[in-house]
Amino acid sequence: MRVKSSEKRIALLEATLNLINNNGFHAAPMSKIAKLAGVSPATIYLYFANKQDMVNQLYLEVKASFSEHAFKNYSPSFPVKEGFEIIWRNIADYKLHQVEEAYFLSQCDNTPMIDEESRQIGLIHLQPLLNLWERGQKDGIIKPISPYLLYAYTIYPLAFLMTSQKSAHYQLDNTTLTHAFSAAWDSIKL
Amino acid sequence: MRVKSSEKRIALLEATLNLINNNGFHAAPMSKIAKLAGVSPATIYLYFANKQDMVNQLYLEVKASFSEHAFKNYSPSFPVKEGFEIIWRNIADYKLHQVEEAYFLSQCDNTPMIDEESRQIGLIHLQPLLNLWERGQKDGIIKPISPYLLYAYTIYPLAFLMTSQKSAHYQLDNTTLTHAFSAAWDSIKL
Amino acid sequence: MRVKSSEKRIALLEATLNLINNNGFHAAPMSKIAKLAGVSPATIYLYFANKQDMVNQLYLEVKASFSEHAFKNYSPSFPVKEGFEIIWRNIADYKLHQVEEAYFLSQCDNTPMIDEESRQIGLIHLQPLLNLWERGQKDGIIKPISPYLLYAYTIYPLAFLMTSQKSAHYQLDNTTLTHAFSAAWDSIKL
Amino acid sequence: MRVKSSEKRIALLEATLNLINNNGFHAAPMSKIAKLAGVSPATIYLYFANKQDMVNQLYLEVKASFSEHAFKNYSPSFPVKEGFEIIWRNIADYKLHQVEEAYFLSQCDNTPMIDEESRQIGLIHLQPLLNLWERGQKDGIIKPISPYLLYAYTIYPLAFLMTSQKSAHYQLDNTTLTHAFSAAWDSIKL
DNA sequence: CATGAATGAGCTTTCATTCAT
DNA sequence: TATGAATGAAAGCTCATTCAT
Repeated sequence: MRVKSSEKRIALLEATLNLINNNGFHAAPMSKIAKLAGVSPATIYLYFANKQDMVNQLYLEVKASFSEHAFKNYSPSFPVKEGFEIIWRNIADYKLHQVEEAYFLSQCDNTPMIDEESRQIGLIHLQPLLNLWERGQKDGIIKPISPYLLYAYTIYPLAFLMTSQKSAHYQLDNTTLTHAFSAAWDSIKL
Repeated sequence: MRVKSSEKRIALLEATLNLINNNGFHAAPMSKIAKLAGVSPATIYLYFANKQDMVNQLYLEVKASFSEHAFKNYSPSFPVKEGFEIIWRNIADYKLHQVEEAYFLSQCDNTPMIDEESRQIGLIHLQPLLNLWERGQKDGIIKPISPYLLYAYTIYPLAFLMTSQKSAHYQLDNTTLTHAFSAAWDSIKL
Repeated sequence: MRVKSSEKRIALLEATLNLINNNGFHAAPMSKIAKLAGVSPATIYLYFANKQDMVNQLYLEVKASFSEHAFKNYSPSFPVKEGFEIIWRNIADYKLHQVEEAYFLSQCDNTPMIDEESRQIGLIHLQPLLNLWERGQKDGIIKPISPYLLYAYTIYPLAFLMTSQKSAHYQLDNTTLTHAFSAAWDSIKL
Repeated sequence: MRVKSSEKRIALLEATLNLINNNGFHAAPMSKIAKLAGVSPATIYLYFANKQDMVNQLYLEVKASFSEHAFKNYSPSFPVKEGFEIIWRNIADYKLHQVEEAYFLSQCDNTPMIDEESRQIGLIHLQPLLNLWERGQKDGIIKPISPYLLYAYTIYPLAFLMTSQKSAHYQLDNTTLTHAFSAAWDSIKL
C-alpha cells in the first residue's frame, strides 16, 4: 500500500467525500468513486486496504485539517476571551466556508459510518481548546461546567448553522456571525 | 381472509430503526430488517413501496412523536421563560431518554438519507416554539436574532449531549441538566 | 376446481390473453391478471390448477373458437374449390377481424409457451380441411403434395398478414383479400 | 490487465438463444444463461446493459446473419426468376438447416419480446428482395400485388415448414423442397 | 365461493474486491 | 504502479402460490 499524498490518493479521497456528501455512504460505490477520481477501481486498493479504511483515513485527514484551521493565529498565551474568540471565529470560518468538509464531518459524527477507533483519534486535536477553557474556569471567567456542555453550547451550534446554510435556507452575514458569537459567549461566561 | 395487522408495520419500522442506528443505512438490508421484524422480505412490500419509502415514513413518524413530546404540558398562554423551559425540558427529556429515536433523527438530519420532501414535512411541527420566541422578542425578553440562531443555541446542543451520552462518554444528572438549561437561556435572553 | 364458463373464469381468460398479447408471457404476472379480471389472485386457483394450466386452457378454447369459425357454412358435400374458398375466407375473416385471438394463437404456436399435449389436442380440429384436400388430390384438382405444404402455402400466410395489419404497417381491403386468395389457390391448384 | 474477449460475449448470446428456444423468454433467467455460458452472472453486465438489451442485440445479430445468408451468390443482374430462386433457396437452406436461429427469429417476430426499435432495424436487410420483386412486376413476370403478399406467400411459409420439421413431425427432402418452391413461385408468377 | 394477507424461492442487477496482465 | 476484466455474494424486489378467514 502506498505512502500518503500521491495525487491519485488525494483524488480518491476527494471523490469519496463528494459522493458521500451528495448521495450518502450507501450510494457511493467504489466504482463511482474510482470513475470520479479518474482511476481504475483496482487502483483504490493500492492506496487503501478497503472501503472502510479509505473512509476512516478521509475522516482523520479532514478532521486534522479542521483542527489545524481551528487554532490558526492562536497562542495559549492569549487572554481567555480573546483566545476563545479567535478559535471560535476560526471554526466558524471553516464550517461556513469549507462547507463540504464540514458537512462530511457532520455525517461522520452522527452515523455509525466511522470506526470507533478513528473517532477517538479524531478527538485528540481539541486539547488546546480544553486547556483554554480550564484556564478560563480557574480565572473565574467561564462557568465551572463540564467541557461537554461548553462544547455543546459554543462550537456544536455552528454545525447547525452550516447545515442550514447548505440547504440554502439561510445565509450568514457578519452581523449574524457577531450575534452568534455573543450567544456562544453568553452561554458560558460567568 | 387475514387482516393487515399494523403490528407488522410497526415491527418493521422498529427493526429498521434499530438496524440503521447500529449499522447505518448502508448496512441495513431488507433481508435483515425482515428477519428482525419476524416477517418475510416480501411482506415488507405490502406495507411500503420500497426501502426509501419505509425510511421516509419512519422518519416522519419518529419526528411526529418527538414533536408531540416537545409540547407536552405546554400552552401558548404561559409566560415566555416558563413556556420556554417547559419545551426545552421536554425536548431534553426525549433526547436523553428516548436515545434510539433521537439518534435516528440525528442521523436523518445530518445525511442525505431522507427525501427532501419528507424533510420539509418534518419541520412544520416546530411552529409553537417559533411563535413563543417571537412573543419573547416582542416583549424584549429574548434577543432580536434569527430563529435559526435561537434554535442552534438552545435546542441543537441537546443533540450533542445525547450523542455523547450514547457513546457512554458522559452521563447527565439533574444538576448538569440545570446547567445546560442555564447555558441555553443565557445564550438567547436579553 | 370450478366447472367451465363462470363469468369470473371467462374474465380471467380474457385478462390473460390481453396481458400476454401486450407484454408477453414473461410480463403477465398472476397478480396483474387477477387485477385486470377484477378478482383476487387466490380466486384464480379456484378455476385453474396453476398458471400453465390456465394458459393451456386458454389456448385450447381460443383454438376451438377459431376452428368453429373456420368451418362455418361449410359442408363436405361442396365442390373442392368452393369448399376451399369458404374455409379460406372464414379463416381470413377470423385472423383479420379477431386480431387479438389470432395474435395469441400465433404466439402460442411459435414459442414453448404451451404444453406439447395441449398443442396436439389443438390440431385435431383441422381434419375437415385435410379431408377436403385429400378429395381435391384424388380428383386431380390439387397438387399431390404433403398437407404440411398445402397448409404452409394457403393458411399460414394469413398469420403474416394479420401480424402486419396489427403492427399498422398495412391494411387489407377486399381487393387485396381477393389477391391473397388467388395466390393461395394458385400455389396449390394443379 | 485482461482484455474483454468477444468469446464471452458470443458464448452469452448462444446461451441466451438456446435457453429462450427451449424454455421461452420467461424461463431463461440470467443465472442460467451465465452458467450455460460459463461466466458469472455479473459478467453479463460487462457486455450488455440488461437482459432486454442482450436479447435485442441477439435478435439483430441473428437477423443480420440470416440476411447475409439470404443473398449469398445473388446479384441484382440475374434474371428475375433465377434471382428469386437463388434467394428463396438460400432462405430455405437457412431455415431448414440453422433451425435454432430460425426458430429464435420466429419467436421474436411473433411475440412482444423485442423492442419495436430493434424490430424496425431488423427489417432493412430485405431491400434487395423488394427490389427484385419490383423489377419482376415491371417486366410483367410477377403479379402486381403488395410486397406484403409476395412475402407472405413465398418466404413466410418456410417458417411453418421449419417449425414442423423442428417438432419432428415432418422431414423435408429435396423433392419436397422443389414442390415447395413451385408452390411459392406459382402463387406470385403472372 | 371468494378474499387480501402472507410467503419462500427466485428474479435482475449491483457491489466490494481480486485477477491477470 | 496501474489497469479493465472478472466475479461470488448479496442487494432490492417480484412472483406463483398458499393461508386463514
